[in-house]
Amino acid sequence: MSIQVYNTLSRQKEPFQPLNGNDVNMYVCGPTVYNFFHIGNARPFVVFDQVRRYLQYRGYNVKYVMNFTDVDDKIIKRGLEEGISPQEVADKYVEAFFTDVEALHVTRADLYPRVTEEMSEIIAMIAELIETGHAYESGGDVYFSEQTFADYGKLSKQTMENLVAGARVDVNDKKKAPADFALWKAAKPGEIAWPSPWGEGRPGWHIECSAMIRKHLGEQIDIHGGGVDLTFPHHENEIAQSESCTHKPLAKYWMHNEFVNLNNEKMSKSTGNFFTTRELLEKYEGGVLRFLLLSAHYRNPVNFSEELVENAQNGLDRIRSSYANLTHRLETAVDGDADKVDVEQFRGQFTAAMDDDFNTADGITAIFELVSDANKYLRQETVERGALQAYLTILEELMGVLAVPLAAEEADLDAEVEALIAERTEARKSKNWARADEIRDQLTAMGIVLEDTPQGIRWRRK
RNA sequence: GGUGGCAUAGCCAAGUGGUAAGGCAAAGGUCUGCAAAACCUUCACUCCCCGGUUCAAAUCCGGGUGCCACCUCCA
Repeated sequence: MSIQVYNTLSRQKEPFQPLNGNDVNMYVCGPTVYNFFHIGNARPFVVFDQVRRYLQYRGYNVKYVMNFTDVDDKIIKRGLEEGISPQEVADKYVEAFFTDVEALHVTRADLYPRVTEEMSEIIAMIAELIETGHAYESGGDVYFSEQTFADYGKLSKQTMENLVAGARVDVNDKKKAPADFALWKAAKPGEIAWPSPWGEGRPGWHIECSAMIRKHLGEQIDIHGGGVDLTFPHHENEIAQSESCTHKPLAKYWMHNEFVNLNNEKMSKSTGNFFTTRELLEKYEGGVLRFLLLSAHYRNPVNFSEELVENAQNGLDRIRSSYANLTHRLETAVDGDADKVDVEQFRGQFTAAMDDDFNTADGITAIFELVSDANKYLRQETVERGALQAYLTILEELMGVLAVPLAAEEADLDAEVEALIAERTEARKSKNWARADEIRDQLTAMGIVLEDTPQGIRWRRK
């Protein structure tokens, strides 16, 4: 059974079959770098990182490209507010992006092309669209003529009549038809601009992705990802631009993640209804946030709350605690083989879940069941090294696929803590329970949790 | 108005025809000097409502209701 992928284009799950053997080309719409991103913005970064990782785990060679939109109205505005250039704004938030995304254990894409570095390709593509009659110049702007692309609406299932009936299409007398969209925008006085055959200006929002994909991944790619809100108009327009040039389907599989909501409404910077990833990272570990995002299927909304994070934290602690217990028991385990435990079933369960449109929620269930099994094994007085090792290996493997660390980041025990633990051990030997409890309380206050096990004392940070 | 999505226990969340996974929380028990961790037990005769199809439906069909999103920048 192959991997099944839900394709927005067909609105159903399809068997995953890359265009070229084992090679997978993947493009995901990246951020406009004018601000710190919020936890909702983070979802596609994590989700598609996960898709990439899983495909790699299943043996595919994945080339992953994500763009940075580093010039647009919001960046220009931000630059004016802060008294710095648009490029400085972009550089600042690109750096912030990498910092935050790394904390969520997202590995870098193979390439992060930026609009300002792809200008000649963008201009060439616009010129091509004009030559082939799909676009026209109008007062320094260039527009794509929607009616020249017969398949327009195939991704979002929108018809032009419906869009016009919605009466929310941009009114602009430079356009010939309401649904036409900008490929190139003439510069306003003093604005950052690039020279072009149509005068000074900058690209429209949609063309960058078409041009970048073509340049870095080719005329056809396997997976194109992004948030649901990009389905229309952004991805629809990308299709129109690219396919008008190449006459080939731009992407085989279109994948869209649902939102992270707050108070049941979409996180939105304009209404203040959001938490930045950065501020959450001050309170919570990145691994916990990642685990939380992976706890739901990517096509279902997540309603963010503190309670949800605690829930994720507690669940993850269960897995980590089991891992720590397995490791701890290694020291006193006897020699023995791994055949006593059947660990394969969990790999199978995990893989089956993930094969089904990257169902991380069910994948996590497989891990919980593995943990449960391991904990039962751990109940025995005598455990065998091989069995422990088998559990540890599979746990590391599966959590490794999800890229959620099995240990919280911990500093080394300092001398003071070590001395206290030693003193408590002595107190316990002499049955001085009062002193022992006193020390434990003291350590608890320092954020250290002690566990007395038959195999010795274990500690961890709360 | 058009287009999509969602509605499963206190919370989170799978399951899309075969008689409700898993996690968190809670309660009781075992273990422990006491704890912690772990284990055992309990925790949805029922899946928004009303019809229908079927031997069989949370799952399919029809009709409602509620919530969310997109159609404007947006992950």
